[in-house]
Amino acid sequence: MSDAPIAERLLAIFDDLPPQHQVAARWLLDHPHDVALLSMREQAKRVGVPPATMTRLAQRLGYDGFEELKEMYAASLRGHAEHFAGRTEKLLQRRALDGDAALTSDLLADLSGHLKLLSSATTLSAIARAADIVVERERLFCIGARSSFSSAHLAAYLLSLIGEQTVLADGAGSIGLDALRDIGPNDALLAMTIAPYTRVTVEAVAFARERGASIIAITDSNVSPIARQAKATIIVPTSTPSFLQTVAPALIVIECIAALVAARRGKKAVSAIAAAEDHLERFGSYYTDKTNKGRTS
Amino acid sequence: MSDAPIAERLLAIFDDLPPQHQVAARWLLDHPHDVALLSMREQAKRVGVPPATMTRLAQRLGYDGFEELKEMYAASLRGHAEHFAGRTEKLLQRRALDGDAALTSDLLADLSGHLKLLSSATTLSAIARAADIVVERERLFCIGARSSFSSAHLAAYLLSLIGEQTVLADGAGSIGLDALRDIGPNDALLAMTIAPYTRVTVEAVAFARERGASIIAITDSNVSPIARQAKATIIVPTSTPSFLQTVAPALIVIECIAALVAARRGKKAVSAIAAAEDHLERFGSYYTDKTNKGRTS
DNA sequence: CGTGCTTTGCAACAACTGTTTCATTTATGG
DNA sequence: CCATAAATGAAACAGTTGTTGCAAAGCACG
Repeated sequence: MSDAPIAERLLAIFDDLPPQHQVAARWLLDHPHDVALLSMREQAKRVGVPPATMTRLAQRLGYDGFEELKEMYAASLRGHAEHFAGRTEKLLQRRALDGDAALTSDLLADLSGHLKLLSSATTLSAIARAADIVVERERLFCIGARSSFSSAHLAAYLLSLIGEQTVLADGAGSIGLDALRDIGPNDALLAMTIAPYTRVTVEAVAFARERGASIIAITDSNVSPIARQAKATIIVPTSTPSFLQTVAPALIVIECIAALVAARRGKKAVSAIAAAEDHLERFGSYYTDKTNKGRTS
Repeated sequence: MSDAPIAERLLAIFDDLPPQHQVAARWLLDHPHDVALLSMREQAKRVGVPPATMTRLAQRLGYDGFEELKEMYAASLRGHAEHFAGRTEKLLQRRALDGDAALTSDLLADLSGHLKLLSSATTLSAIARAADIVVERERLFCIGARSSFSSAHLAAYLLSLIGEQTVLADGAGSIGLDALRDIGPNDALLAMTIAPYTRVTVEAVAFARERGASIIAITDSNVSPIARQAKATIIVPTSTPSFLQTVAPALIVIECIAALVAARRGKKAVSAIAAAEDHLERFGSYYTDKTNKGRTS
């Protein structure tokens, strides 16, 4: 790629660049495909710097202006495109890859299929129903064990970030399900488990149901022990070409629910996030150098 | 490629096109790479037709104007081919859905694009390198905070499941980074953080590096504070149509690494899992009824 | 605490973008 | 051969492009 040298040079001098130029440089590094395809102003807008900064960065790199730099990226894109001219080549290429890359891209292909499943009408509406429940109820308890714990944790984190009252029921310190002690009809329980189903999760669901709480179940089958207990059941695929199962679809469902809840809360969610970030900043949780102020993309 | 359908259609109606339009169409067919990279006027000049002809040809193809056609070619250049392939369909479909389902399927579409990015050659090889490191080193420490914690947790869980020596460095009980106290050259640290970067994670990486440990970084940019510290750096996309970021790609990378490590360990990994499951069964961790014996998918 | 230098954002710039209108030419069918 | 429609090219259009001049702010150094 002919933009590779540019990227390298950019990386080399990156630390010596003034802050705004670093922000711009970061865009070039992170979105090489877009440089030639978007107008400079458009890119400037996306990064959050004035157009002039783009031109200046290009000039600093020794080019006449941003247009010349764009030309370079265009050339590299052309080369790249020719290289990838045919899809068939790519497939052949894959077979030729060593086992590692083959396994990995098989796994990714599988997941891509799973994503399609998630966008089926039944799943979409189940997700929407789950979001409804979260919005309606006062508190949300989240539970998930073993591989499902990561999803449960993310659910608790994201939803509390956008201002929901959430409680993560993990077993830290062996307190087990004590967190659920005062769960009631005004609360909801988001439970996630896939085969082989974890006992505590199943029991937590049963318990929460007795108490009149609304259940949101994320699981792998309609006959999963928690599926029929729930007010909203979301079935996620878990198969992979490896003998390990995947929880990625489940995690994605969590993110979808969070996005929906955020959308419904609207400004309230935005200000909750802002407050959370202020809080974190005050305690110096974030790493800062003059470089990375904003979020790219 | 998303310009393929255009090319096909162009070819089909070519003979019925008026002479000047044929000339223009020939350009599109012969120089698909340039369509998105050159201005329409420039292309018109090269072909020898007035600019208007270009616009008119595009309109004849059903597009609003040449700009829209350019957009299609741009998408195909980016490699997001699939993503834009059924863009119009998707847009129509989306309009028909209520707001909830629309947002959700947008999110899923975005993720689908991210998956493609993950299967790029550079990412694949970075993942393979990461797996190498895990296999080579004696112990693997995992760290990730906030939204990245779920990925770190899953990494620690999966890899210990298949028999790797793993330590999850979370801050439970405020012990902070004590877990890293005795990290050394024979160990590896898998660290994950996305903007805004969490201070402890960045510091943990710096510390581990001083101690001579190998770093595997999963982050969102080449200029992330941990990217250049690492022996293997995997860049994951995090953007979504919502204002929340996604960690799904990162989680998927984790699963890929785990799958690769499992593959390399071979039988050893399988027996490790079997042992772990026996262990769990003995302690009654799993829920059982006559219904659910095996794993559904 | 200034001094000189760099960095930054704004506003104005001319050049160029893609589109459209309209008069003219060319082809087509009765 | 004319009448009608289609195709064409020139010119004008508003909008956007990338660039630059300038003033204000920020910074390091003495």
